[in-house]
Amino acid sequence: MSDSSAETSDSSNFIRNIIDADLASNKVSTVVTRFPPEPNGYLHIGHAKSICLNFGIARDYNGRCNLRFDDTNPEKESVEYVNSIRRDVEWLGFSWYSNPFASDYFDQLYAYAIDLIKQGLAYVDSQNADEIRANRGTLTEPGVDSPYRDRSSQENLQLFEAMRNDEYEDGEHALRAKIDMQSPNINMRDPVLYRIRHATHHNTGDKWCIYPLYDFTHGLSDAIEGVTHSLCTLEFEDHRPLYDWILDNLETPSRPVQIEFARLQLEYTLTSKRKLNMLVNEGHVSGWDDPRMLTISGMRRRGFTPESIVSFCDAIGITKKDSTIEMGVLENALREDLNVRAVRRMAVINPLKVVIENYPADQEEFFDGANHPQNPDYGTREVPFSREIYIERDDFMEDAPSKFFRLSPGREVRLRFAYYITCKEVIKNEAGEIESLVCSYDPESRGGKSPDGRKVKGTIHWVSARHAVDARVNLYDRLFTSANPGAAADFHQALNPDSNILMDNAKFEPSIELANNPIAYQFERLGYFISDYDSSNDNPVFNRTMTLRDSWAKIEQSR
RNA sequence: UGGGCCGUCGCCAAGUGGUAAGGCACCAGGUUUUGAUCCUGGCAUUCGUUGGUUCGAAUCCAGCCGGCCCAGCCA
Repeated sequence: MSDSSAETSDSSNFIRNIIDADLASNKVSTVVTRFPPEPNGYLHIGHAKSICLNFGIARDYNGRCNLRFDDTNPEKESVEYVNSIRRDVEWLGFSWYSNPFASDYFDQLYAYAIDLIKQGLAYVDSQNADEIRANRGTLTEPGVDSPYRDRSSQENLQLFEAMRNDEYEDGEHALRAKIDMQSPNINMRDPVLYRIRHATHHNTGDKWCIYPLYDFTHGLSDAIEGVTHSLCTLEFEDHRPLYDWILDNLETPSRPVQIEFARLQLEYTLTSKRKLNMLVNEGHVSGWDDPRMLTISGMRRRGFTPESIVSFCDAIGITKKDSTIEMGVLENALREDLNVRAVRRMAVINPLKVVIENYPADQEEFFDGANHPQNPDYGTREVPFSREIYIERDDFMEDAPSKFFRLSPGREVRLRFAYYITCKEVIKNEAGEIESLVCSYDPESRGGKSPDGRKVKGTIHWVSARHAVDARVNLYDRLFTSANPGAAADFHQALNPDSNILMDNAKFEPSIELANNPIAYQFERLGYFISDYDSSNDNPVFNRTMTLRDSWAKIEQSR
């Protein structure tokens, strides 16, 4: 069970280089990081990158990493999200040093705000939101000072206290930092620190009617927790001067540093929370944990292992460069992990009946099938065989090219673990569709070898009809047909209509465990599969996690 | 066009003045009772570009070109 593949993140990156230097110069002694999601949605593959970075650094440097909920906007947040985020982080295999809410610091944050006011570095602005926006200027034009900018500390203190004491309506006043309305960096043009918001907070209830904003809260929360390296995505680069301004002007327990890295972009997927929401709300997927969604919960249901996700994150690296990762990297990480752990079974997803004419009707026998071809520790299971079997429709072709190593009229193939069979006759219905096959078998070839040493190129999988278990199988493919659905004017155009195909007539060999459980199976020659949450012995439902690599399909395509 | 950031193989990515790691993908072989896995070999005379500094530059300097981000009382 233990992970044999060394997950030593020996891959260096610019953030680890900075940490190495900080350690070498004794600037820091213990590395402290944090993963700070806002509990306003489900975690996705992009968050996994940040989780692996932050928790991975803490692990490798014998430091600490907190899971901190950045919950300063009560209207968007809920305990449902808090719980799902905790679950996902744990499922990925990480444990936090502590798990605070930014809202735990509201009292301290309020005190810091008062400190700023006393220093004359913050003021209560009584302009409304539209006026503030109008006076902020543009990217190329400076802003103009608020008429309330020069209120006395005394007046600001009174006003701010009154804001806190529920004496005003939402939007009537706001606390702003007094920095520079002419700054070329718009974030420094007197950013709003606190707004009045009469909303119930998932953690603090109705205790507060004013809430601090991200820029004021984040650095201070980092400082309170002793975070040494505050790692965030590139779009916050412009906020760093403000992050520093807050910490430079306040006496805090520690002095963290913000470092930015590039957000994950993956081909064929969407990671914008807003668009993910649309997929769910418009019914294009069954929910946040739909197996086609690259949410952590969706990937879990799809059959991804946490190890494969961590290994993917290791593979893509950390830089400041905007880049888009090819799907193949994720697929490879998944296959690599599943290949070593998946239990092999035979299942037929699109069945074609084969009658073996020279095999006695009342006879049955059992073969020992290896549960893993490379790992004998996985043992074997008994695979029943009888006169009538199912094979995959794709494994038969009436007019087959010479390179087709499977079954066709007059040709011989090996049934995995069992016998060589030769196709004698094709039975069709009135419509000319192939209904079944009549084959003969070579009793001498039992076990899959013949005494005369003749070679058969193809080996196909099969399931004994008499012993087969009926099941349903969900085939999944990428949700979008375009590599960059987010760039399209309307991502709906790029939706893949065939992203989920239900095969409701699958035949399983009897040794497959049907109820919902975490066993990863490889159905030989088909791919990796896992039982769905809804699966039961009475109503088995499996999800295809990933196909096997298929070089035959590639050859066929190029023809 | 104000400010910030980025540009090394098809996609990622090491490299921090001493002569281009690695992964994915791809190509060619070998093993194979999964056209899977596994194994072997191939795949950047060149680091956006042009100049400069230097015995020596992907690494330092300057210009140019291309891309991304910022005008929420969101995070």
